[in-house]
Amino acid sequence: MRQQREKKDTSKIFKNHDHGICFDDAIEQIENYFMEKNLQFTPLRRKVFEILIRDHKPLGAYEILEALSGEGYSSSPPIAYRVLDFLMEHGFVHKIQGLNAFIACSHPNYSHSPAFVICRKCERVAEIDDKKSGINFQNPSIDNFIIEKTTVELTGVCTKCSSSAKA
Amino acid sequence: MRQQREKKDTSKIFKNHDHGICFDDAIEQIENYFMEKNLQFTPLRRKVFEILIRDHKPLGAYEILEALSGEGYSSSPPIAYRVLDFLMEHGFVHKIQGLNAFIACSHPNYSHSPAFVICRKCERVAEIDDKKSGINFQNPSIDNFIIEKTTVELTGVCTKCSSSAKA
DNA sequence: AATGATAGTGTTATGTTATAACACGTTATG
DNA sequence: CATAACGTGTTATAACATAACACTATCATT
Repeated sequence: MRQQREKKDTSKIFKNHDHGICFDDAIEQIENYFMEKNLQFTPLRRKVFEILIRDHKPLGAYEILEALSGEGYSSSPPIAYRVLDFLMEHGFVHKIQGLNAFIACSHPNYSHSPAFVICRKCERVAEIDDKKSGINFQNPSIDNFIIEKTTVELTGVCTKCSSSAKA
Repeated sequence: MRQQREKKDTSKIFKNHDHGICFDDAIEQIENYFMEKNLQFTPLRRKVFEILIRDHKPLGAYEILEALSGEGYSSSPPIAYRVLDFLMEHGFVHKIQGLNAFIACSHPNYSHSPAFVICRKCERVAEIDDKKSGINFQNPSIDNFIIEKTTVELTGVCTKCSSSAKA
């Protein structure tokens, strides 16, 4: 699992983009956020975020750990989990529950209710905003309940994968 | 975790009901379904479903396993996982990803896109239908993607818990 | 009845994901 | 300089899940 490389695609959800700009923007945003909030963007935290934003796909904690140990960091599980928890708290990383994996946030500035579209074949994941997902929790008809966190994951097959194969 | 017992409640989502009738109905529905589809509703499958519908709350696989071994069944993990997979395939059990737990389906007859409201304090879970959740995947604005499965979990605090305590 | 296919359960072992608990150094603060 | 808070390192273990194979019962076909 998690074996395939990212491919070019013309669909709307898994869109092409200049990943260099994407990467730089993301780093800048997180740096600014940490600065403003007086949080430490330590080398380890930066490295974890870079690994995630670089790959631009969900990575398991142990995959991140492996990448970290390749960079001279400890490969003990808590190292990764602690940083991931921290980055998640601040909205820069999301967990994809259906994959037990973590992904850098694509919309750190808005959308505190991320939704994910997950192709089960190529395992690419796209983060979409509330409107696209057809979800509206803003004026919820769910009474008597305080929603703190939403998990929305749409699993299926992307155009690319459904056109290229049968099963 | 998973320590609290179910309590009475007047909220709309976690509603009171006659659990005896609920239980009997659910068993009857699953029996009918299995009959129609020519599937075996074996003692083990029945027992697993009964455990889940009886508790009416999410149970971890190992909790189910424990209950099974108390009934004379093997307590090897595959015993539970296989039956759970089977019941999930047929829509009588859902997995709550955020809890690594399983729950009997409350709407076996419709709603192939279940959504769950999860109180993080009492760990009660309510299965709601698409309309209540504010979700509409029926005419999805997600182009170029074939949705096969949706995971929607709304975590927060129920009225009961938010009124009874501070944190 | 013998044959072989399928399905259900049991068993052993192992893989994968996640956390608890404690140690140590650095930095910020009184 | 005491001490509190924070970040990282370490060890051990908990919690969740699956692979692979064995055994039995059922059932269709010969």
